[in-house]
Amino acid sequence: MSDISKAYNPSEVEDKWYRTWVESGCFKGETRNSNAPHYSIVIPPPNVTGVLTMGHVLNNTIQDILIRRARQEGKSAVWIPGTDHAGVATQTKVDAYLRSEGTSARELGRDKFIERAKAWRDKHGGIIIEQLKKLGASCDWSRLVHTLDDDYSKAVLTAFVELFKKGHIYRGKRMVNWCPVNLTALSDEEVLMKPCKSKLYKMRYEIAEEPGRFVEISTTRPETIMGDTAVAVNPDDDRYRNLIGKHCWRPFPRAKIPIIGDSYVDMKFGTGVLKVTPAHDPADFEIGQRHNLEIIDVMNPDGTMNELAGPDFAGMDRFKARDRAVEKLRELGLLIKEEDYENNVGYSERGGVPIEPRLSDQWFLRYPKIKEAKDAVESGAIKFWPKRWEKTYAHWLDNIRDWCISRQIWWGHRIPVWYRKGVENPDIHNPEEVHVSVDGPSDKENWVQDEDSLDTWASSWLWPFATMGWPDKNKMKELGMEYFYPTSDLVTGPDIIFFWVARMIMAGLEFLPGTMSSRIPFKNVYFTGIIRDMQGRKMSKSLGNSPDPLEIIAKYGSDGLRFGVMNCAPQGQDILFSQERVEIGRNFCNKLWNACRFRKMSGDLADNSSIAAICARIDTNMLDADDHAILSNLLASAEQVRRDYESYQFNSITQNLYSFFWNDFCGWYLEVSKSRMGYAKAKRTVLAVQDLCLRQTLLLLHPFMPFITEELWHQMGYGKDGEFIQNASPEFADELEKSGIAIDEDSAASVALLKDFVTKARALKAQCAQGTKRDSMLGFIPADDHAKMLLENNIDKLKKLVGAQEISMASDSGNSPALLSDMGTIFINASEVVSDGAERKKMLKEREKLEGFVKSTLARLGNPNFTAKAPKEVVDGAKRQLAEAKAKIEEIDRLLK
RNA sequence: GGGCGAUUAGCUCAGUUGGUUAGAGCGUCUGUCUUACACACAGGAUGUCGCAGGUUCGAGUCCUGCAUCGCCCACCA
Repeated sequence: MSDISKAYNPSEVEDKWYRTWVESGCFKGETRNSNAPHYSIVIPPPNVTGVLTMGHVLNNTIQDILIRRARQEGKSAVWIPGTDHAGVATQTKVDAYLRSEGTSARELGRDKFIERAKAWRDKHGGIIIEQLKKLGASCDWSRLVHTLDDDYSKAVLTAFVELFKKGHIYRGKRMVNWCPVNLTALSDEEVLMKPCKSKLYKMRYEIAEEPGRFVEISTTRPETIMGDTAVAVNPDDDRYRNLIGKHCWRPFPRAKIPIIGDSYVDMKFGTGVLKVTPAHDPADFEIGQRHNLEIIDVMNPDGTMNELAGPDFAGMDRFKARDRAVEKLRELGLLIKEEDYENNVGYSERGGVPIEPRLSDQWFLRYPKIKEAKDAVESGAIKFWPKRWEKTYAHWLDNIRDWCISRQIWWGHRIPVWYRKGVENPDIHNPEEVHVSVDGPSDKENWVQDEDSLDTWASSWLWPFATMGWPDKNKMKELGMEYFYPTSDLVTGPDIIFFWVARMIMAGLEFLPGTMSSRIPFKNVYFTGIIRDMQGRKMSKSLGNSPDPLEIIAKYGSDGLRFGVMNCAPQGQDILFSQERVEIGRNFCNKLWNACRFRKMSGDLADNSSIAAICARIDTNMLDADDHAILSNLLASAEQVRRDYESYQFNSITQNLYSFFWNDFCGWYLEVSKSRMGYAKAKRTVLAVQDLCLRQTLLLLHPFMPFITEELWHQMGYGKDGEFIQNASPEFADELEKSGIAIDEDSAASVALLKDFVTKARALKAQCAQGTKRDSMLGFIPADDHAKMLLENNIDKLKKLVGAQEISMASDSGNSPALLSDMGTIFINASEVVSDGAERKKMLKEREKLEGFVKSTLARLGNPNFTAKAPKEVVDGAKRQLAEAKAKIEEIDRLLK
């Protein structure tokens, strides 16, 4: 017998097995065996320079569980890993780094910048990949993809060119969300609406045609007054209709601006008069278009005011300018009042400052396949788990607007468009003037490439197929795209349902050939919850409530972390996480470890190489009720696990297996084994049943706790060297049947009675201050013949479990302290026993409960509607339970008298 | 302003298509190093199932309304 330590030590086991797995190549997706069913997942690519968070732990543990289960089921499975370049986020980090080096992106120029950025990425990037390995993620690392890889970049540019040729991509001057920090346009999805405490200023503009008459206007943005080119009222508004066509004075720079009528203006809001600033508000821009208004942009890209704002403001930050504008209004006597006001302000997701609506030349995508994308989910070709996200998805598609895909940054895929040198206002549809292709024009010296790069999401939306070689036919074949696409399951957070999930669906439908079911990128999408702290707050660096998963792994082991997280992660609900949850997982590992240790100490391991080999050691004549019960529970657990996988109920799986193993197997079966193993004839069978239970438990737990299960799998002789538990099937019902082992459910059911007997006997002992006594003298008055027989057949086990020297059959308990069990009355048969009457109190309490039950059951049975309408089983059940309760009351009364 | 989710023991949550007397883990209290495990074992205490109606023989479970908390979407200055 090998030395096996008393407590499980995860760190050495985990590192050893991860190394062995990778060396063996067992995570590699098999592309040759086309007969086996295929299963695939693509990882949601983390930022290449990011580090592992609890969110990643949840997300990737689920993926690992799914892929390992698929391997166990004999599928040819692949999990494709990778990272993305996270355009704006990384550019910001590199900019900061360059500043610390005393230089800047601008100073270096584009090419040098890219060079430095790549070097920086290679130095600081990829940490997260190593961390995923610590977690046990069984990705096919030979397929690691990065969105800026040459092949992937080619896919991104190909997609752009195709969409351009189809007319889905256009360039135009539009109002976009501008981030004054990162100096780039953003998509609508990258703008976060935040409720803000701001001020609503009421001011007045004088009517030019009627000096001394004013209109009152409310605004939250006085700093844009300089860009006002009109004042608008609703044409149906009786108060102001007569002003339309006249003018008023814009206070600074002082200018006459028209008063126009536009039905956009809400008569009920504020004063019903709107100042129109076409250059700085999307709605105002629309009004400006309708009325042909002048557009005056008074801001610089960085959010400072420009010369057009006037000498008082030029160069001033927009928020300073706001204060200054208010001051000026006050000086001019035009400010009526200022009041506190709460409104929603759009913030830049990355920059963390309010975005500025800004008119600029950008590239836009008219989303392709919108309707089909909606159909794909509505028809069930793609299933969402939980289903409720389907509504959110459909709503987004119904209200979709063109996607601004250009970014004014260098870190990303440069837009593959070239303009002929010397041509002013080149015509985008004239190939003589504008060139659009993946490789660019052959005479590059005569052209200038567009400076913008693509939104990161405009590269990652191709992820499911660009990671499989698309559009290169040879690569696609080599990587087995015909087998692995569409992918099976996508696991991600609902926060990127629009950013990523919806767009991937559209991309798959747009770029791949065939029927809908062959073009969709995945068949199921599992949306995880968000990991929060115990107060329900999001994990964040600034709150300091974000534990480092690596520290947790070092302390408790990866298996413990995985189990702890999955155990409290109901489908699609947010998760309140604390380290105590990981302790449960760690403790469970220890329980597993010690159960196997106990098995080894109980006797030499026999042939454990297969279910058949184990079953061959079982003498069916030696199987008793406990064997039938544990095997029955094992089968039921395995079946429940199978069903839970189908509906993605992971926490149900952990709870089920935890309860089976801890309570049924360790808490009961191993305990009864201790007495049965004293008999040579039974021992061989009991050990075989233990081996079978341990084997199947390890298999069922493996996807959740890959390391310890692999270790024990080999220690216990279930698997040969070079073979892995991930490739062994968890099915065993058929094999059991083939080996001639049939479960007797009636016999199994009687174990519940034995358990109740033990619990009650222990309680009685505890109440009589004999809790720790191992040789109590007990008496037993069986409730019926079945109970009598059960006691006789299991007497040795019961004595050991209860801690009794004797349990003697009796017909009367006299005045001894007694308790009622489901099998009959148990009493302590010793005159010197001192009882404080606790057992009498317990019985009185029991009696009260029973009385209540009898009363309500009598009432139910007395109700003709109940007996007539309720199913027969329910009525019969009620009658039977009534009789049992009455009998118990009778016995209690007898004992208490 | 629309939509979605949550509300069950001190804490975190289970509770399948409505069917006996509502469960688990953690925590807590008492006892135990009982020859696998103190990361353990045995025993105990703890609930107006958010509120109000309704459907039903029967509701934690289905329906309606309300409340509180949270999330998503939305161009009202």
